[in-house]
Amino acid sequence: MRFETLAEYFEKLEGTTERLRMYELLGQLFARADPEETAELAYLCEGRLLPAFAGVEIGMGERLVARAIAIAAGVEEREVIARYKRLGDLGSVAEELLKSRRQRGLTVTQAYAAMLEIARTSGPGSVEGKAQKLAALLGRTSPRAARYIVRFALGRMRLGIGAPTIIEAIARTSDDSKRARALIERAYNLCSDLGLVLRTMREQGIEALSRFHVRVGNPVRMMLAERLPSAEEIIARLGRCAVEAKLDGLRCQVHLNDERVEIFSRNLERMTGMFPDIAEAIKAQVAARQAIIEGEAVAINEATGEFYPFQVTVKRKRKHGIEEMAREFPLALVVFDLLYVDGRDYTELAYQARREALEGIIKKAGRIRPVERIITASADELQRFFDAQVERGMEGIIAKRLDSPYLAGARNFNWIKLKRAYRGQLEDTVDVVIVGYLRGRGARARFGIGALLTAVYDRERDSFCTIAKVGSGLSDEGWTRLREMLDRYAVEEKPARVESRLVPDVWVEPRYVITVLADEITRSPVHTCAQDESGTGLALRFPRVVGFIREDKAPEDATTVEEIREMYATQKRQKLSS
DNA sequence: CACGCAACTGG
DNA sequence: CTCGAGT
DNA sequence: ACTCGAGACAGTTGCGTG
Repeated sequence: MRFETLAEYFEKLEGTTERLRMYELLGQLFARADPEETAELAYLCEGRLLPAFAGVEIGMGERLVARAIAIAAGVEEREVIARYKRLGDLGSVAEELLKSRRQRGLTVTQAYAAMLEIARTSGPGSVEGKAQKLAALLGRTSPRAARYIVRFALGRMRLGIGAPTIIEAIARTSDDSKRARALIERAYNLCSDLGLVLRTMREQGIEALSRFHVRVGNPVRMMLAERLPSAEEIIARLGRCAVEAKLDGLRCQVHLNDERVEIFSRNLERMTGMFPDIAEAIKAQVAARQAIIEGEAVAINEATGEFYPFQVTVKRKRKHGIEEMAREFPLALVVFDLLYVDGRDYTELAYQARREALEGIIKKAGRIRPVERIITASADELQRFFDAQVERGMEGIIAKRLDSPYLAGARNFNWIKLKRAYRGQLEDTVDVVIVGYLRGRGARARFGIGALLTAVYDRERDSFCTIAKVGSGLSDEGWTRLREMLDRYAVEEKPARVESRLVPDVWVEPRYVITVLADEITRSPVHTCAQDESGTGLALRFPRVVGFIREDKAPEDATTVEEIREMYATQKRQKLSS
């Protein structure tokens, strides 16, 4: 298939929001492709080169892609950036700048190979090499194809389709689409490789998919939890259920195969090399030849038995200096699920059975330990368990339906989380002053505003220090209205009373106050709120707007740096009181 | 070695 | 995380 | 009510560059 044909389909897909139409288009697309192209096509539609666990990435961001477009179009990089700020999509910028091009001979396979080649470019000079190669590729395509190649390089196809949509589309081309969907979905959830599934189906027929099984070494798509705001609602939904502590660490799926161990992240990236201590503990403590176990890796203070906060744990996600880190911050793996043991698929068993089997194969005393849990039908008891966990510094709890199997790839109410932040929402709302805004990308660029740079008031210096960028919580209408209001106070230069290391696309005179909800306050290298000599300030974690502009508040009525300091201190105390 | 950028995590 | 669109 | 996709955030490490 020519790449141009694929680009035409992408354009049609982009042009509709109707799911049913998308299924039609995708069905046609795959039907027209050569069987050998199926896997490539699937990955391209997903906006990636290979499944996550293959570890192959293009390795280009906005800046580098902008450079490639500049080279291909023979214009200054500044010109590309300026157009990007207006359009919010580098793909459209490339299309615009390459308008006169007529080339269209490239095939899908050639384009795919070229992008794989870019991904494999590494070592000295590779940055320039990637830009040159992408520029060369853009030179061989039509303007329309360039749009999608650019978006692909950035990993944002913006077509409104993902794996589930592709699966549904392919299933619909089958006579028994319900059954086809179940088979495809199951195969995908077990192997996490959409290209492999669709190619197998195309080459060997749909029945071949029933031969897919959980295989040690192949990551299984993880089951995720939904969220509810209270213990009552959880009990109303689940009745008698298991309630597990939720730790603030990194979710791991561990595969043991004799003496070999593989560890995968939540998004199925291979993380084996980062956690040698967990790999060793697995070998020592798991009484099975083969097993797939899930748990949360958390850095632990061995002297006190306390868990460290997320920011300490995440330091273990590294390539170098792992041994030293492992000595300083050893990890515990708090396990909560069992998917496979010695030739037997456990995913179809109920929660209770899996949990018992899990406890059965973990030898006591070591870094691998089953998560703490209770079983209850009482909202009160659930609440008390939650409070106790939060008291101990845990993130909250996760309630699980007792008879639920492990539904790979699903996010539903069989697992429900109740999180710390929901306990004291009001405790952590902050009134911030808007000091600037960013233009936003993609759909947000339509409004010309995608995020706010916000600050709190420093009484001592009578200035505004940045504390967060906020890009969540407003409706489309809210963004539009806000932009109109802010543009009346837009200024060319950073206002004198604003202290900021970040530079927004548009500076705004400090005037409007807006209420923001956040999960917690963290130390920040970029924000100037409560900044010390070393340049470390304070920032809001997971900020989102609640409500709209506080007309009743002047900028000096915003939350003060002093108040933020206090909130940070309180938070610290709460964490320590375990 | 400092810096900018990219890719990943978390929610 | 939040929002919006479709079913 | 549910599913899906897009677009935001802060913070971390690692790479390539100059």
